[in-house]
Amino acid sequence: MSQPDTKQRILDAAESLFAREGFHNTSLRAITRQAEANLAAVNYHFGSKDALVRAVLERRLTPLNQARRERLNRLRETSGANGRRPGVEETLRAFIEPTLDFRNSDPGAKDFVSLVGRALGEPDESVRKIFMRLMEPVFQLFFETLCAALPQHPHKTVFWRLVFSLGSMGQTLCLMDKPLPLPEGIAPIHETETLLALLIPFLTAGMEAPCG
Amino acid sequence: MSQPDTKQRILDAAESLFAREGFHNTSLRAITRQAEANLAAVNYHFGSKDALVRAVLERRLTPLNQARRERLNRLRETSGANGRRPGVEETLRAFIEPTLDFRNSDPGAKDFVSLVGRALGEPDESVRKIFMRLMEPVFQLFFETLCAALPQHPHKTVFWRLVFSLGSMGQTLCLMDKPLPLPEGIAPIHETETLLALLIPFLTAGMEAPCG
DNA sequence: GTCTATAGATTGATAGAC
DNA sequence: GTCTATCAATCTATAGAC
Repeated sequence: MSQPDTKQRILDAAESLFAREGFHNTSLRAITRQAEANLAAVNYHFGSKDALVRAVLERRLTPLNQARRERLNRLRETSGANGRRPGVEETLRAFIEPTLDFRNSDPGAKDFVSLVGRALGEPDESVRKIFMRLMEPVFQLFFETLCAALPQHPHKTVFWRLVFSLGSMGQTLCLMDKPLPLPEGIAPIHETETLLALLIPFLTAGMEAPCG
Repeated sequence: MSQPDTKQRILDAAESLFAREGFHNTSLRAITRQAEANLAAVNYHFGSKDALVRAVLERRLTPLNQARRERLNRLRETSGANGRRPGVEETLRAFIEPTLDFRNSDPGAKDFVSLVGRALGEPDESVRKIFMRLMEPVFQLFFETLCAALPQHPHKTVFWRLVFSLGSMGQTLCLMDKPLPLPEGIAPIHETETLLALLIPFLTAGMEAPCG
């Protein structure tokens, strides 16, 4: 490495551009320009654009999902030991709050958060598959914990409400930094903490709603 | 018109391809191939690709939002006349159910529904602006009706819960036709009616949740 | 209105010098 | 590891014949 870590600079640049412009609308030239690296460096370090997308997602999602799994497992253990059930709100927090810790620990992670918001609805199948494969284990654990927290709800109901919740989170996180047509008297929110503080009661009530 | 309406065939093809592949990942060549029209026909009939995107969105969104506005206005009038407030659930229904009537009346509208799901988080600013401009009046009316239905909630809370709700709807509608990693024992849902029947109690409870 | 042909720009990827 | 130079494919858009 003659330069201070070209590979990292490319990952950072790709992350911020993918978040702002989308995967397909970001060219390798735009990435290497922002990273102050040579165009050929992407293919040297990653092999292809698809592999770069995968690397960008994996770099952050692997440790983030590890933190989520640990919190969910800890919650399940302490709940089981006490003979009580995990609560819906603490389960949601176990999934959502690691996003904040992680975001506050690394300045670049902010871009990543809005990037992930879009990955769920991503039209490109290969990108969505990379994302799904990385999310599946924690998603499964999240689902099981919610089922335990809501023993009176059919699993089918819990599952779809979980999908609705992920949809809310995703769109919200990816909408945060975009201009919204705010009604008069409504101030924009830029801090993820504030927004998630509003989101959690909303999702908790939705998850706990009686089944029709 | 020598052919049975080339312009319509292009709109239909663009709609279905935009929905499946995204705006940027769909080329004019792919559209004209599926529409069995000539490549140059797009620029002849619409002027540019951006104008085609606009036309695809406007064709369906204008009558759909008109139907939503009528239902919301009718709800507000009858509520006001009776001296009672509109309910949260009937307000949500007034926004969501026109999507179904509209979807059932036209086979192609199915594609459109998943297309709209993605438009909210669309990275391309010009596309998102076209969408926002078309949605703003009905969004404003929806917001006001929800504020009337929830007089004890701060407008700020209602606003963000509305954004969360739109996020849920959007992601759900655009995820419907995609393969999901379903846990064991969970069957996929392909009918929009069934999914929205699950969505409405979830959103109603979330909107009505007490403020923390 | 529909077609062919093509301009003009941009894309991801690679070969080969250093 | 980094660079220049370039290939081959793709894209949107347009000019001009019919």
